[in-house]
Amino acid sequence: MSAASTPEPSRRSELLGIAAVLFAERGFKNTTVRDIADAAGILSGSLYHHFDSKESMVDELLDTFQTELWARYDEIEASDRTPKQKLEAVVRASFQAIDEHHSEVAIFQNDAAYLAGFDRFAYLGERNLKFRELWTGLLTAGVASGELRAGLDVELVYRFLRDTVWVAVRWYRPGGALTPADVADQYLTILLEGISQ
Amino acid sequence: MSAASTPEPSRRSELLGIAAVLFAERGFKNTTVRDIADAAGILSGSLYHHFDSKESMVDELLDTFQTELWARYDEIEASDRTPKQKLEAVVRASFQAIDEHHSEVAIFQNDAAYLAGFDRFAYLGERNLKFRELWTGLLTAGVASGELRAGLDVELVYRFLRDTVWVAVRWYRPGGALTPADVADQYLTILLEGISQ
DNA sequence: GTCTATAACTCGATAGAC
DNA sequence: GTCTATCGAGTTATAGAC
Repeated sequence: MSAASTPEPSRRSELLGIAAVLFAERGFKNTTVRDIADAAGILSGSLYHHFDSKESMVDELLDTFQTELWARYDEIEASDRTPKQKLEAVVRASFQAIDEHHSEVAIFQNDAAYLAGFDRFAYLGERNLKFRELWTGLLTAGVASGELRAGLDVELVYRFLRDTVWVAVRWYRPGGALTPADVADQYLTILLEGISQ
Repeated sequence: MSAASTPEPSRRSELLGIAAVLFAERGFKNTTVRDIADAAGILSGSLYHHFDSKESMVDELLDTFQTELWARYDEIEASDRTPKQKLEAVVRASFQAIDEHHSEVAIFQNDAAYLAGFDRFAYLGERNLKFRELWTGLLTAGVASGELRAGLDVELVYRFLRDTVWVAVRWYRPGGALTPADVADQYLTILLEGISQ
């Protein structure tokens, strides 16, 4: 049912998945190539048949994830929705990403600041900037359209939004009682309506 | 004006402060004892005249900070306020802590999960549990008293609250344009009233 | 209180056999 | 595709001189 076309799909991506889980659990720096090899049942030297370096593993993980995520964001931004509806859609897409790419989001959340210091991961900084423009643009448009409260400190709300969405990766567990749609619903209710009676 | 009583107060706490900044900026694992010594203008071996190990440095930083923070929390909890007022006070005290102990909060936010795996840092897990009880207790009481919206998923709101407050350490800069009281005001408005028009 | 010198160890990565 | 064997760099920590 699978394969038949691509040359070496299985083993490589399998190893990458193992590395992703370990990076997410312990952090990039706290995970050794020997840890990864042990978890895969091979020796550390054998990893270098598949990958150039430990850095290139995390690079591939983050780059693939971010490209896919931004395909969704771009689609939402270009869609025929009001600013507030777009905001809701972006929040939902983000929680969906936490569900589908849990390890990658965790790595991004925990290690991106450290990795962004290297030339190789400069794209992380660029994506962050694009992300900021997307959210602040939607918030500003929402205030202008009258959907969101006037006088909002857009910059501050953006930071709360961004952090609250992504930090959920620390407690959310895929396959648990809550679906990403559940979490997004609850979160949007709090954000939009508040918790006061 | 200082000293006169304690035996060796100055140099030791100075070194600890330097270590705190580096741990906060780069992470515990990414900071070497040589980095700390360099920043202090001495050689790495000399650090061991003041501290047993690198671990004992971060231990002292986190323990001192948490003890002080919980003194404030306990005071608020025991005070004569309504649940909602206590919730607001705890949020304000937390942003105050981000302002006054920025490095310690950043270390706690970034490295606590990793450190908690060692016996030595078991108290981190205990504090987390106590923290959860404090917040969920206040939320439950607030719903019961009618100050907070009925039907709140207390467990979920707790997680959002906890994470959103502490993750602010990633962008908040002490001495900047926003005081911790400003941030707390804005945050509580969003949390309690929402951003919808 | 700091420096010199170094032990003991772990890490990422490589070369070549199988 | 994996293993054997190992290099070289970097890490925490120590012992003793100054």
